Amino acid sequence: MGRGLHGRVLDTLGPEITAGEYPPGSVLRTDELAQRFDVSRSVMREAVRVLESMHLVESRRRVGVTVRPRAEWNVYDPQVIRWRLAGADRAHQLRSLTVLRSAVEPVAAGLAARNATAEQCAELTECALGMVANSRGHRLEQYLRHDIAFHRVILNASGNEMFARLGDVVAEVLAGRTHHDVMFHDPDPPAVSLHVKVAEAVREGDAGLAERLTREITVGALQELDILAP
Amino acid sequence: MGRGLHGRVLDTLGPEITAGEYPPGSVLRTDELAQRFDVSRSVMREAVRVLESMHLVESRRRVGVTVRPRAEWNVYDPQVIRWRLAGADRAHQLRSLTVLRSAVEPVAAGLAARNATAEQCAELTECALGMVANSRGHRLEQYLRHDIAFHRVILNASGNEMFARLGDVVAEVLAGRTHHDVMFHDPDPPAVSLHVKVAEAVREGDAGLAERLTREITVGALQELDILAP
DNA sequence: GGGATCAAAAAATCAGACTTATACATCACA
DNA sequence: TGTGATGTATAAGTCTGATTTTTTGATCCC
Repeated sequence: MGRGLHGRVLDTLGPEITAGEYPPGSVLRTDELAQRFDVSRSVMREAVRVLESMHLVESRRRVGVTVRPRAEWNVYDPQVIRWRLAGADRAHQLRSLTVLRSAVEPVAAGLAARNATAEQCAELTECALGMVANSRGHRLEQYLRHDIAFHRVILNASGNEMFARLGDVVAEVLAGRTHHDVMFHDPDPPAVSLHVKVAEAVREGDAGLAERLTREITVGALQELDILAP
Repeated sequence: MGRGLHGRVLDTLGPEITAGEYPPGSVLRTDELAQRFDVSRSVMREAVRVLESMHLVESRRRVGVTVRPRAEWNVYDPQVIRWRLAGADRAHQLRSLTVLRSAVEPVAAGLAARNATAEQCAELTECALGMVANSRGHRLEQYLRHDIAFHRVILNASGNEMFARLGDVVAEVLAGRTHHDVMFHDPDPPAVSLHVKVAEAVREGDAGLAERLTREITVGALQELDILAP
């Protein structure tokens, strides 16, 4: 997404760094980078500032722009997540995020059962039915769209802003799963019906049930990636 | 933390925006801001780029720098979290983060029971003992230091990078709790002993127990803030 | 060898000119 | 009167070159 020249620079420099092409401690010089991307120093500096705010690099006088160790990266930054999902450690990233989902979504579902509005309950049911309708006959794209919408509604209905902001992340994970490794064939019927049951539980306001059912869903997601169920 | 002039600008502009002083849709002009902070336009532009990467503002030609609605902010950015914790909606932020903790930490503890190294187990025990030793006699600061270290070790030992990066967030929450509203007096003895038991469970490799015990801890944290236990 | 001094390097800052996209108003035409 | 093309002012975007500041590493002196 070229939001200007500096954005264009980030589109190639960001993925390079997150892919580990420059090992931690590597030093880049702004002048050289500006030459390489054929932009002015000011544009290059803005790009570096953004990378710095993501804790991907650190800029110090007399030294240059040094790449930070991955342990310090802002791994929750949606941009960083996208870069990593597009790069070499896609698999590793998907696993991390799936574990995060397994922790967050059940709790979010429980909260949704308490806080969801009537409108959100209706949306949820609609999504679940859409999943059922597209669960057979290799209609993966339509199924995915409803699946993403379902989980997004849950996270939003939880009423917790931190959960709500994970909607995009979950969407990326679900899309990644469908488009890549797993899911060559139709989704498991039990998984589909779990979603319907979650929608019901939320509608009924049964927080405990909604949480347990969602936990079953996320355990399934973990098992798909051969991660031991906790 | 003045990492240069643009950092100095952010130190006042960031909190202002996250505090809601400029309602969503407000337009700022870079030239005016540059004048106000008495910096050059280049410095001001760098600051705006950082705010933009946090999704706090959006910069568009012929319009200016418009403040985005809070629902779009990168609320996981540690900088944004610090700004919000320092500002008006500190209480609201603490609640959101505590709910997030209640979802993440039990799962992290379960994983820690499977993945913790011997060294991490030792650290954990040390922290728990430190908490016990400082749980009486109004030694709140020493207690806090061990408490923070304890939860940080758990998150790191989980082996999940997304969990590990929440260490700073949890530290902020614990510190906020101690220094502000709650915790005028010594911590509850049951809460302290729960930490000791978690350390034991992790050492023994009992994932289920570690998870349940940690859930008890986080439920306590929720109740302190009058949040219904899920 | 250890501390003070100095010089080079790279980022940081500033100032000013120029470019570009676009929101908004204006106008012509149906 | 409504609608679409045209024009214009505006604020961000970009580039360039000069200048300042900080910091590293070397050099020198004791």
